[in-house]
Amino acid sequence: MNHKDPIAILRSHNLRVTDCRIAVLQHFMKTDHALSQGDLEENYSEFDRVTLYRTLQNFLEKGILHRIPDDSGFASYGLCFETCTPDGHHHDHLHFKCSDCGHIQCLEQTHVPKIKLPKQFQVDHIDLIIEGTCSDCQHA
Amino acid sequence: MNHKDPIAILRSHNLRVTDCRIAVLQHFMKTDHALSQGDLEENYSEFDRVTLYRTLQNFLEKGILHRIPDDSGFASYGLCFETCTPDGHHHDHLHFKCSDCGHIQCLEQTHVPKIKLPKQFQVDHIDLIIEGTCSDCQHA
DNA sequence: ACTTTTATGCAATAATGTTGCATGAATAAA
DNA sequence: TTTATTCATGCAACATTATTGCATAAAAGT
Ligand SMILES: [Mn+2]
Ligand SMILES: [Mn+2]
Ligand SMILES: [Zn+2]
Ligand SMILES: [Zn+2]
Repeated sequence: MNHKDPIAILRSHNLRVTDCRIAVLQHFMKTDHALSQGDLEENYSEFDRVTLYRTLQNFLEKGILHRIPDDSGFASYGLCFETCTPDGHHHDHLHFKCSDCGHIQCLEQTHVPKIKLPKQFQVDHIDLIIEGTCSDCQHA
Repeated sequence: MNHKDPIAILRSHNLRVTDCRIAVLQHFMKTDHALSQGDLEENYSEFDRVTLYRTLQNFLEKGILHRIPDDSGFASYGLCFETCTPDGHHHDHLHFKCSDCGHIQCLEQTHVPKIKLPKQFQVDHIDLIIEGTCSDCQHA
């Protein structure tokens, strides 16, 4: 997804092309960490809070964004990869959260281990969050 | 922690013994899945919601409970194990979330794999959430 | 250009999280 | 056992975030 044009992405996900959607999508594409609704509100005061909210909801439904689990109570979002469709999200990828700056990033490349669970559990997918210090924060 | 008496647990964590704290702690001990503030409010209308809120905060600080990451935006809590102290939480354990009933449970016994990350990342701890269907929900 | 469908902004409401403060309860001291 | 001190509680108030309805504006289809 990251290599494509925002307009093409919106079209291919059956979403109308609007200023707000283009802006939000571009912002995600040029940012290397997960974004929250608050982040968007700060950067795009020209759009209503509710519009940004609904943009995030739409992107979730269409499989453009995924929600990233977090224990802060603050929802944040990252771009989905090609495997996601409106029918559902299909991720098994890592997230790294820096406990210093709070930034969360998706790590696509790293191998996600298989987990053996007692057989009464039916496993669908795995979310793995690694907490630590990012390179930017290590010498600060 | 699970085998002990609530009053003893409170005392050993330097918390005064009060009705609310006993009730909340007992509720966690007899429940096999994570609880949210809302769960407590439903079950204990005799206590103010602020008191329940502060009880959760106190338990977090003292290392009796830990917050469980989730992408629902709903904070939930589980009992900590012996490794947690007021100085910090020390978990590397799995959580299982049933996408049907929504219940989250801590899995203490299962092995958490080591993850290899690019060296610019400094790893502190790992949170692993497995989503799927629990045994209760598999034949319903 | 016209029609249909959908997105937007604004207002309003709901839900949740958080703090201050007076009172009451729990522990420590006497 | 009484008294003093420390802390928990309830209530009110406020802050923040999430969510919905509806009239208008904009996008896509014809
Ligand atoms: Mn991700
Ligand atoms: Mn847990
Ligand atoms: Zn950082
Ligand atoms: Zn279930």
